[in-house]
This record gives sequence, C-alpha cells and structure tokens, in this order.
Amino acid sequence: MVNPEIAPAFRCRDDDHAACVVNAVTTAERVCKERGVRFTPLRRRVLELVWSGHRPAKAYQLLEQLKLEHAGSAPPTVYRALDFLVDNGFVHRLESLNAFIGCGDAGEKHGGQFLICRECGRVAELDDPELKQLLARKAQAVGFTGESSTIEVEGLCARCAG
Amino acid sequence: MVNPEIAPAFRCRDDDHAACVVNAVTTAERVCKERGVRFTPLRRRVLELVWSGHRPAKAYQLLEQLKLEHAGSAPPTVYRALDFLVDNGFVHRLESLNAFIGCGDAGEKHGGQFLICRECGRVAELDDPELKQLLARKAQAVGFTGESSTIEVEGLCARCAG
DNA sequence: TTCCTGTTTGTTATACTGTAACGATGGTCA
DNA sequence: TGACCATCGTTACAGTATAACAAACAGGAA
Repeated sequence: MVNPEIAPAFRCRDDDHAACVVNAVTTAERVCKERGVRFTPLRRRVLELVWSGHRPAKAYQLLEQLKLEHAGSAPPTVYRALDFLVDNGFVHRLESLNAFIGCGDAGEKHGGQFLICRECGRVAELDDPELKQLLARKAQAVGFTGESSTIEVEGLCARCAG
Repeated sequence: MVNPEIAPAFRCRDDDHAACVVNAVTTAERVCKERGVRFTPLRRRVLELVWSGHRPAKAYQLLEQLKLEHAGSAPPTVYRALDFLVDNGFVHRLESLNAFIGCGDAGEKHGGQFLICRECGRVAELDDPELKQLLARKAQAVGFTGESSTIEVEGLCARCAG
C-alpha cells in the first residue's frame, strides 16, 4: 500500500498534543452533562493524566501523579475514576498491558481495535465495523454469540518502521 | 445460520474429556522431543492441570494444586512452567482474564481468537486466517505493521444460549 | 568415570495490580 | 431542614507476577 494515511495517534506531534487533551476533556464534559452524570474535578484530572500522551497510562503511575497533587490519594481513588471513565467510554483499558488509553471518539462505550507500537509505545485506535462483523460471523459459525471483544495488536507504527 | 458446527471446547462432555488431556500431553511430548527441549515432570503436570477442563486456569489455582503434590511449590514454580508452555505453543494466555488455556492445536507458537462463554466459562479457540488477514490489512491501512495480536471475545456459547 | 556446563527447580523476598469495607463528605431534592 | 444517594477518604488486604540467588540435575567432554 502506497502512502497509507497514518493514524492520528502516530502522527500527533508533542507540541500540538495539548489540543488532544482539551478536546477529550471538552467532549467528556459535554457528554456527562447530556447523561446527567458528574464530571468531578478528580475524574477530569484523571482523564487529563490519561491523555497526557498517546501512550498507555498505568494505574499506579496515575496514582503517583495524583499523590503529588493530593496527599490522600490511594489506589481506590484512581481505580474508581478509571472505572467511571471506562464505563462512560472516555477511556479504554488495554488488557494486554494492564493499562489505560484515552478514547479517540468518546461517547457510547464501545470496543475497538488497538494498535500498539512496540518501539515508541504509542497506541492508535481503530473502530472498524468490517472487522467486528467478520469476527462476529466467524464466532457465530461455531455457535458462539459474541457480545464484547478485546482486539489488541502489537507491532510497529509507520514512523518507527522508518 | 442453521445448524452451525459447535466448537469442540463447547461440545466436549466431561466424561470423555480425558481424551483431550491425553492428546495434549502426547502432542507436547512429541513436539518437545522434536525440538530438543525438555518436557519435565513439572511441565507435564502443569500442562495436565491447565487441561483439566476447557475452562481457563488461573496461575494461583494451579499453584494450590501443585502445593498439594509438592510442598516446595511457589509462584515461580508455576509461572516458569507456564512460560515454557506458552513459549512452545502448548498453552495460551488469556489477557482479559489473567488466565491460561490449553492450545487446541499445539505446535508453533501462534495467536488465535478466543471465544469465552460468560455463562459456563468455557473457552474455544479459533485460528482463522481470514480474520488475521483482515486485521493486518486494516492496520496496514493506517501505516501499522502488526506482529502479534490478542483477540478475545466474550459472549454466549450455543449450549448456554439454549 | 569424572568433571564441566548450562538448564531447571527451590526458596525467599518483593513489586505490581486491583478490590472490599466502612466512614466522611457533599450535592440534590422533597 | 432533613433524608438520600453518589462520591471520595482511608485502611486493609487479595490477587498477579518477577527478581535474585542457591541447589539440584541432565548431558556431553575429557
């Protein structure tokens, strides 16, 4: 394939990454208002921290950061916030890394397919209906009805492949 | 789809499951011999325990069992055996469950797609080239070269769907 | 055989990941 | 105001996994 379009997460330069964070927080704020759920300062802060890069964030790294800002932070502090953000589709959990990544198009909770660069650590998200359909069809072919799926691919992003 | 062929793991009745275990152990024995790697009693035993059902085995459950048979067992005992079995393609790790499942067609280490029934807990394995290709193609379309993938689907098997 | 070497296992300790349980706080609404 | 429910603080602990080093052991070389 010639000149493939590079996924945003792999294109994003650090110097304009602030826009990604603002966008994520603004969207979350709007969606929470629509749903009548509370986007508390803690939840907002954890979302910002998760979005501090296009790299997965580990729960205990987030906790270290929170502790700097508020001494009373403990594991439940960060896990509860992450649960909320995952349930509301603002953040995804990466099972193969025990880590969390901001959702590219927040809104309804949804699966997705994650491309994890083993070199730079960045993660891009696909949400491809064709893939979902094919997987559902293949499962159905052996009598299995899929309800939710985890799809994570490790490999090399275009930039790191050089 | 009418009369889908049910995956072996979902079909297998407990009373003829012994055959699955024997088959897995025999295959592993042969493959290890071919490769010149050692299929020690400990590794054999852990493989048997992993295969004790078509349900995922947790590392610390395996450890409990091992402790009954040999008091000196400790976490590294089971994790090292599991590492060996995974590296050699006899066992898969299920990332979304932190658990391990026997490989249906042992041999080369390979990915696969796992169908996890949320009702009975059984897990079936697909190894569908079409799926792999489509995923590789979709990743490549955004400039990403996939090397290994984790695909796990939670849902209902035919039997549990009734 | 005996020694050497590399692999496997034993052992202790510890790091990392996640949750239970209960009380305190604070927002919302009758 | 008071009652209720969600959120957060706090302590404790459960569950998952690895580091590091010593002991045992298999297999080949001398």
